[in-house]
Amino acid sequence: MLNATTTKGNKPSIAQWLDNGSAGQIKIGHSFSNTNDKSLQAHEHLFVAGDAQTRVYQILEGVVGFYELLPDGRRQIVTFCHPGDFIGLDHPERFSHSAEALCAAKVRCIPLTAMDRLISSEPGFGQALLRVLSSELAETREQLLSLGRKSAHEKVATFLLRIARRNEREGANACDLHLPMKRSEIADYLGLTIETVSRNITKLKASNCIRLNSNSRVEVLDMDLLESYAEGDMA
Amino acid sequence: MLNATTTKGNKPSIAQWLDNGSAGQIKIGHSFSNTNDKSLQAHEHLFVAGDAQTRVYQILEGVVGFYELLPDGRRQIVTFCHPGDFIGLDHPERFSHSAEALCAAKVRCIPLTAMDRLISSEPGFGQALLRVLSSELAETREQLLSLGRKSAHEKVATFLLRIARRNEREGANACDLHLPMKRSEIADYLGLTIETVSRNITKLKASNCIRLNSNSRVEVLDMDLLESYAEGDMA
DNA sequence: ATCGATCGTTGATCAAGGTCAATACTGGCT
DNA sequence: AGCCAGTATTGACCTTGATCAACGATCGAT
Repeated sequence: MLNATTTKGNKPSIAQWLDNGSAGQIKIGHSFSNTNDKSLQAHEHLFVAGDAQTRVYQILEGVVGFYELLPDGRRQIVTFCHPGDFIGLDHPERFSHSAEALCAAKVRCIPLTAMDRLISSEPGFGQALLRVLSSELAETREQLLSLGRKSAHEKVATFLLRIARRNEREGANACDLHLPMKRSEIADYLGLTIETVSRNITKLKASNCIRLNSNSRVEVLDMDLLESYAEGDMA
Repeated sequence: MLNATTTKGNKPSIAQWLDNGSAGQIKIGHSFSNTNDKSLQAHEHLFVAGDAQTRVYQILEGVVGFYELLPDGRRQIVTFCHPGDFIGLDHPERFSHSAEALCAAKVRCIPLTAMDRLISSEPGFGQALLRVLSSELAETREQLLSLGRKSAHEKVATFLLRIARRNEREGANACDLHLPMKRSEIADYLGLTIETVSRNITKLKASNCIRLNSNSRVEVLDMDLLESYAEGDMA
């Protein structure tokens, strides 16, 4: 029940409730009279810190970066949201984070009132939300380990490995990684600088662990090596 | 609904469901026939990474550290759990983290089956869980900013400030901080070494921001200063 | 009160990663 | 094709925090 299986689980998933289009097992279509989709261009903000939170968002296409700023401009990207992921399940009243599309994206905007209604009327919906939240929490805690205790080299390896794992989950080729974000965004996600990210990607290339087919297209040549780097087994 | 207000909220809280003793508004007493409490001595483990997860735990007394290890022994403490907090809401099947009492502690052990039953039978229970989880997620994301982008000095200030805020929430004196954990545990929470933690506590003393009444008893002399340190406004 | 163990502080040095700066690559444009 | 702006890489140097080591403080047990 509290298992963190995502969208493709065996239990009815959130997507099924939210998907207006589907002939969903549970008929809640008209509950979403005021749900609407929004298209974002690359670098367009979905919202910024300080905005009142009146909606929850679900990514339909593209990738959205969710980040927090310090007064002097230092940025921590908290998560990269991919299709199916939610933004805004964790917040009280006002956003302290901002959300910006990394590339052209489409999101579904769900008013909080609609969420509340679904939670009350459809028991399975709340349960699906619980699964999504526990899974996000577990993922965020993994990232804590990365940020707090891993070296730059390990962080970069861990980052690539996570993308490979996501590919696997999605049924895509685990070795062909597409990085929709630029180096500065990877850096702000890993708590590093652009230069350090770049240097460590170069190191991974030099050890024949990966190859760059383009700046945003990484091919994993030795997944076992990548895994051992990610866990700090070697330099 | 998704608001992250904790235990003392205006809505019925989880504690009210779980509290056998209370004359709870909702009678679910016998659902907890197989719930039992467990006492832990200082440094005793509640569970270790690899254990199958069959229960969720709620802290009743004391403080429990929840941490993850790298193969070479580096440790990241993910959260310090205080009375009322839950452990195990985020996990699939097997723990990848360990939980250790920092001081004598008492926890309530709730079988997953009991959780499932409550979620299905008491709509408000699932909603309370949603609030707890969103609040934990928000807190963990704050910690990401700290680990990824703050200096050692800022991290220590942020840490103390958080304890002050918790005191406030609990109705205790915000300026009188009790640190139930040792320096090494603070270090492993903040991604620093014992020495760096110590040096920065000394710095805070030197700037008349805090005073140490004992090693585990900090008095905040200038809360505004502490806040500005925490956000990196100055050195 | 004394001892010993654990914990915390302080100092000297070192290295990982940050900063600054120059160069090279990339892709969209006419 | 060639240009330009944005992005990535590489190198030289510096800073923060880690490491290594010594010293102090604290607390419980005898």
